[in-house]
Amino acid sequence: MKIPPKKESVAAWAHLFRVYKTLLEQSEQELKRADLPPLSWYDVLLEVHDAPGQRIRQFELGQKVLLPKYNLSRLLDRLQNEALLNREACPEDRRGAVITLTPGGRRLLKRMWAVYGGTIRERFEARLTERDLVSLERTLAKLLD
Amino acid sequence: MKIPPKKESVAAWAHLFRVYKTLLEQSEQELKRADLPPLSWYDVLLEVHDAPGQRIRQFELGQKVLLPKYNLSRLLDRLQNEALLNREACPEDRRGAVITLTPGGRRLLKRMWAVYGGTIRERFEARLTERDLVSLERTLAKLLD
DNA sequence: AGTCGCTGGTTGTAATTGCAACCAGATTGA
DNA sequence: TCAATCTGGTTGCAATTACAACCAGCGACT
Repeated sequence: MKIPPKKESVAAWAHLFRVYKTLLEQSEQELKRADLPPLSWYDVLLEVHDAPGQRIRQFELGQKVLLPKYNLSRLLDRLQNEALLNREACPEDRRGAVITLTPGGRRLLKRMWAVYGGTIRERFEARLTERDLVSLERTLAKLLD
Repeated sequence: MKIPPKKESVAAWAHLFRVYKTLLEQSEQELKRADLPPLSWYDVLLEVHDAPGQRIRQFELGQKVLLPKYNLSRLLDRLQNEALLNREACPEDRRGAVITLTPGGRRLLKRMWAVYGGTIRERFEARLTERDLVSLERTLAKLLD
């Protein structure tokens, strides 16, 4: 390599990965303990819920949740099988699909938030000061463009 | 939920996940473009390399790389198949395995770092100031205990 | 209209991950 | 010493993810 990264960069990077993994694992674990589905289900339910009119094109959803399309396609299959969402044909683009929530989907979203939100509070918020939160946010934002 | 987390916590948490995912994906992608194996291979090679005497018990390795044992077991199978590392019997504990690198493993480690280090520099270090790095590090450390 | 390239979405199949059960060796403790 | 329990590691099998190929509809250009 021409120019290797500085020691502190590598350390921060490694910490970032480590924090992510442990936080994710704790979240998944607490969801499972409550007999709830994995976090990815929550992500898509939430994204649909927050979309204007609670409707969203599948490819937009894919961008939001950062999942490749082939992956999202099957994830939606599973959610649909559990009657948590619908796929409607899109009138403007006959290739496309529009995703909407079912009442069951909305209910599950709430139930998952009860657990997931708790994890965020205890494992994340509780360990940081206001200042930490703000500066963390600002720094992370820089990394997203 | 009794007490929901604050808005800023949720936002920071979401950003953390997002940053992780994009960073990881970019890293994997650049490795693949260079015809190199996935990041997880690098992680274990590095951890073995950095261990005292370049030898490490399998279960310790598992803790370092944050992988469940059944997962690590098969990952090591793959690396061993490529002659990147050895599993020796552990003299002190006859159940245990000790992992060491082969010359090929050390070579691959280097080749992967050439690519991976570059990604860290360009996608991470380059976007942050010294100050950012330090405060990020400090904040993330709080989240790990 | 007719062709060409691009985009949204699905699917077959292989690779990886997750779970639970298992085995063998260590440790504890009566 | 012997059982009971725990720990390090592997394995069978199911679920998920990755890759590549595909299909149909859109847009642009002729």
